Amino acid sequence: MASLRKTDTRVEDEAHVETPDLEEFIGYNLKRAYVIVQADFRRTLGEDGFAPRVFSALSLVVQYPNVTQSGLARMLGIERSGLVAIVDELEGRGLIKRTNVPGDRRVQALVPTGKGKTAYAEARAAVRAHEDRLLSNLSDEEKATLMALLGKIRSHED
Amino acid sequence: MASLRKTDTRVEDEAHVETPDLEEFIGYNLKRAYVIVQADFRRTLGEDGFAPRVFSALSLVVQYPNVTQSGLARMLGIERSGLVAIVDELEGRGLIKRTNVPGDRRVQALVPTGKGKTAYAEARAAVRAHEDRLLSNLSDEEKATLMALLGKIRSHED
DNA sequence: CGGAAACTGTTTACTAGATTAACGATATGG
DNA sequence: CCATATCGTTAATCTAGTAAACAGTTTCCG
Repeated sequence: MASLRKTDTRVEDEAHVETPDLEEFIGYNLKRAYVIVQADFRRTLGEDGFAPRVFSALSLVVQYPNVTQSGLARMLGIERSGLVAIVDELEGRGLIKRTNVPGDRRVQALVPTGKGKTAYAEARAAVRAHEDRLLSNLSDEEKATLMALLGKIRSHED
Repeated sequence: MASLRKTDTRVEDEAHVETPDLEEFIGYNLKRAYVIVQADFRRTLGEDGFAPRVFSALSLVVQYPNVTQSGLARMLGIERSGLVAIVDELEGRGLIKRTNVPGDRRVQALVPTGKGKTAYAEARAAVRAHEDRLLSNLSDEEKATLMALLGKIRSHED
């Protein structure tokens, strides 16, 4: 450790050395980018708009009506215990409802209400506007490339 | 709103319609990708390894010795109140120390200890190994492209 | 059959990360 | 000099998420 020290003490006060390591890590850049997008999402959808995860849940219920809570949790990559509050909120707002399934008395199938479908269509438009505006400095091709690369990372899901 | 309805009711029970909307949103993909990378980071660095944000803070202190707590918070994009716990942890582990600055008695300049520099070098190697392994299905060029695209999103910082 | 194992939705307790507001100490700029 | 701003810190609060346990139900299979 404290071997022949040469003139290394000099280095200690050089303000900063070479390129910042941190910026070279994908994880760090991913997080910083995500924080920006997420903040803009919330800002755009406003005070009592959907939180990102609630929007995601509603989206999946609209697209996969009769999805099970467990199934939905699996799709979202969260625990089913964590989904309860989200479903509660959506049902409380009258946008989806829990319905029991004839064959299996354990499960609650989730179905969007008419109001829910309408609300989703509006929210989806708002989210698209938010992304279009925020990412206007990316070309369509760049967006597609980004999606593809994120997809490669997501291939590690499960 | 409830104008001439045509045969639209038919559509309601089609199991699922077209491609899932959710997957088309950059924000959603960004989040899912980030969760994967973050989880692998923690798994790789182990039980009492650094949390991502602690690693980030240590990285910046090593690279910008004598950085101020406010300055560090600004670089990390978090509130300075939130940084206190991080700095406490790093100081508690003996990896950095708070030093007072001659000119200004308000500020605490952060300086890495020898132990801190060593620990950082090791952690950095571990993080690089984690990213190399997790992202081994991306070519170097793809990684560079991804960084550039994330950088475009990050251009909205501040 | 019948019992063990597995699954479903839920509650409760907990953790991590982060923000806001306030504070005392200190600096700085009219 | 005094008003204003800045620094690190604490305390209260919020959100997102996990883990463990549970009662009810279903499935598996010997």
